[in-house]
Amino acid sequence: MLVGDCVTVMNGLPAGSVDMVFADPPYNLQLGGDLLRPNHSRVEGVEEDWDKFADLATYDRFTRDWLAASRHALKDDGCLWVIGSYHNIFRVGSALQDLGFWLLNDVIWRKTNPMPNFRGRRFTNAHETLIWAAKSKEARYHFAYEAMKSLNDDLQMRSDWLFPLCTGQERIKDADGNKAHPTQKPEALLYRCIMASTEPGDVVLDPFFGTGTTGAVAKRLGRSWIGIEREHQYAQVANARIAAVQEAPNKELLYAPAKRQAPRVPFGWLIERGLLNPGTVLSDQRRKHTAHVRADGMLIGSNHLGDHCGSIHQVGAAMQGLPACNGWTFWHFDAGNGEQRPIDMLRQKVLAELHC
Amino acid sequence: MLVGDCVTVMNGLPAGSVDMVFADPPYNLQLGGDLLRPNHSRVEGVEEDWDKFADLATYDRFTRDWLAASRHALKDDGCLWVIGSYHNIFRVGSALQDLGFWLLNDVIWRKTNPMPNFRGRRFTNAHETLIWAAKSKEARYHFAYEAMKSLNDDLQMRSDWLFPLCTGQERIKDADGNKAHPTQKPEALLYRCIMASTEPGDVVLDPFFGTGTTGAVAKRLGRSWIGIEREHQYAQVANARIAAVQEAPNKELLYAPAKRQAPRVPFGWLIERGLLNPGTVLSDQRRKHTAHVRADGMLIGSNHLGDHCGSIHQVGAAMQGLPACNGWTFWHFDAGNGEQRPIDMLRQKVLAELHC
DNA sequence: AGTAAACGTGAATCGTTGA
DNA sequence: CTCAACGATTCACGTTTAC
Repeated sequence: MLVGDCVTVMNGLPAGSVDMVFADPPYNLQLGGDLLRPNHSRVEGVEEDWDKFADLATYDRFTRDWLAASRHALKDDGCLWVIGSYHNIFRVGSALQDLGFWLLNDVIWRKTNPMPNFRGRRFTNAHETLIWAAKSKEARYHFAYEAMKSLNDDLQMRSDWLFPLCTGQERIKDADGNKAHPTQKPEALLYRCIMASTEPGDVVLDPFFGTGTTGAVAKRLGRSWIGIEREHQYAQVANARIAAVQEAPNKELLYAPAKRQAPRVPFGWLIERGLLNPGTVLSDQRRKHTAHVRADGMLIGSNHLGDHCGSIHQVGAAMQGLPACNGWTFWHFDAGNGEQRPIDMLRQKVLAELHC
Repeated sequence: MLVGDCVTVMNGLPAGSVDMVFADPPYNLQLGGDLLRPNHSRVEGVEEDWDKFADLATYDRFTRDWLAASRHALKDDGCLWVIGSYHNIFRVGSALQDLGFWLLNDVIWRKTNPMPNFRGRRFTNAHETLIWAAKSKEARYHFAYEAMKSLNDDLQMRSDWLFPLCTGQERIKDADGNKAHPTQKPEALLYRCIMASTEPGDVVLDPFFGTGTTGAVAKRLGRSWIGIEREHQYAQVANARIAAVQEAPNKELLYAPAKRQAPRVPFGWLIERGLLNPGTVLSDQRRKHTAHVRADGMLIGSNHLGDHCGSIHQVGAAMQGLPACNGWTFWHFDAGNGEQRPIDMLRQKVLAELHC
């Protein structure tokens, strides 16, 4: 965790020392006057000085500088993620190409609950864009193909991702109840980026650390992290937040091996969304069988019948010595007070979110 | 339908003669060698000469030229749509901003049936990006808000659209059964763009006409169209296709009525026409506030905030202590049996009379 | 206590017309 | 040109308050 200007700090790092950069730079929103909701309440936009640029040329210079410094810090086979909106993402994408980066995908974060367009003058701005890029056309970047497939119902992960905004308990508030940072990103989003393109032990760097979402998820996933933030206040919040994060107890669970068999449901989404954590112990209702959750959505368990590894259905079946098993109703988690709940409850929660 | 170079042709058009440009330019895909499916069949990509550019600078020049020519042809209050992928959309978006266009939305076409990523090295590229831009920040572009809302189950239309690829009957094949054009777009996509940002009778121009999807949909929707295409073969296909399109028999059905466009009805007209009488008591829905109608069309009311006199809007705002209020929907009258109806109902009655 | 209604809010480039 | 008046406009959730 370093407080300071990200360009200076990154240029001071040893060249080629970082496996992945995740950047959430200022979007240069160029907001006009106040925007009122139909009920006349005022929308709190991003009004901080750090999002103010004199003109497009100034923003382009800023973008080129931090991208070049990221390039210096990145390993040759490392990769970079940037998130943005239509205000800035075209400037960022062009600069990436100009600097020699090789674009791998643009990824769409579709929001389940975006802010509406209150004046009815445009389409509801319901998504943000991420760019995933390697350092060069020839680079041998890492892609956890099987893990991504497993996280998506055993279908190839697509370039459009659905997540809710960061609200509720996850959203960090200050003592007065105001949001600590205007643009905090959901951990589920970072989870997918980090799982997709790094391995445990890799170094993840975030030049616009804010309240430290990248660091929190990196720690949870057993990756090392470097956070750079200019504002002391944000850095302080980030430090406290990350200190409270539990690392996965068993590092083995964080690996996403190359081959696996199919689960019938996207169990992995529960993990991405933080409804279950890697390392969590699941058990059947009578507590005769137990298994551990792995980061890529597979279970691991052992009993007198042997060692078991696979989908929630496969492990449930194997441990009972049965030909098949519905893992969603078989496996339970501890909901506090020693109360057991089927993991299907969590699936319903996610399903409810997706109903938009 | 014009055969030739789109820059030359557009620069030859009268300045400001076009309401909307829809452009599907070459994507500059930079494909490497052949791509084989797992069964070793070869994927037919875009291999035509028109998608080959020497380098990024050449592509940028090309982009700037056709965008500038489009700008020349566009009316000041016209708008432009471009579709692209991550290979070219960042160049296009930056060029648009550099040329003074004002971005309104980026819109994601999510494909229901994208081509899988056969190599398993990236996310399935399951979307394309459209940019919707006005000619300037101050331009008064057209947006069919109500039409878009009604096309989306009475919820605001979002920036992510779901459509299948153009396949089956809609996909034009040549005599040998090969696809006539490698990147034919679905008509549903054009339908939404044209409906959203033009009115019947408007002129829609497509500088990369291909097999004429834009013209076919424009004709179907009662819009005029101009198509520019360099390749004779494509132009021929487009002409035959559009000739077979039926225009809507009833032009009335093509209009998307907007509340904004209705003529203004002063509140006083209701009194003049005897729909309300001087002295009538109006109240809000919860009957918390009441006011009296004056013969001159002003309202009078009193509450703990003081005595109020003015327009329906002013008094509604003042009595609620709000900065503004739509009096038409706020105030209600007694329609008999103690039933309350908004005075907007009476305005609709007058509007209907005016339409005869 | 339990259910229902009300309230708050999120990276937002969010008017038009006539005097 | 500016200024004032008109009047059009919201979805999904989590949290709080009311009944």
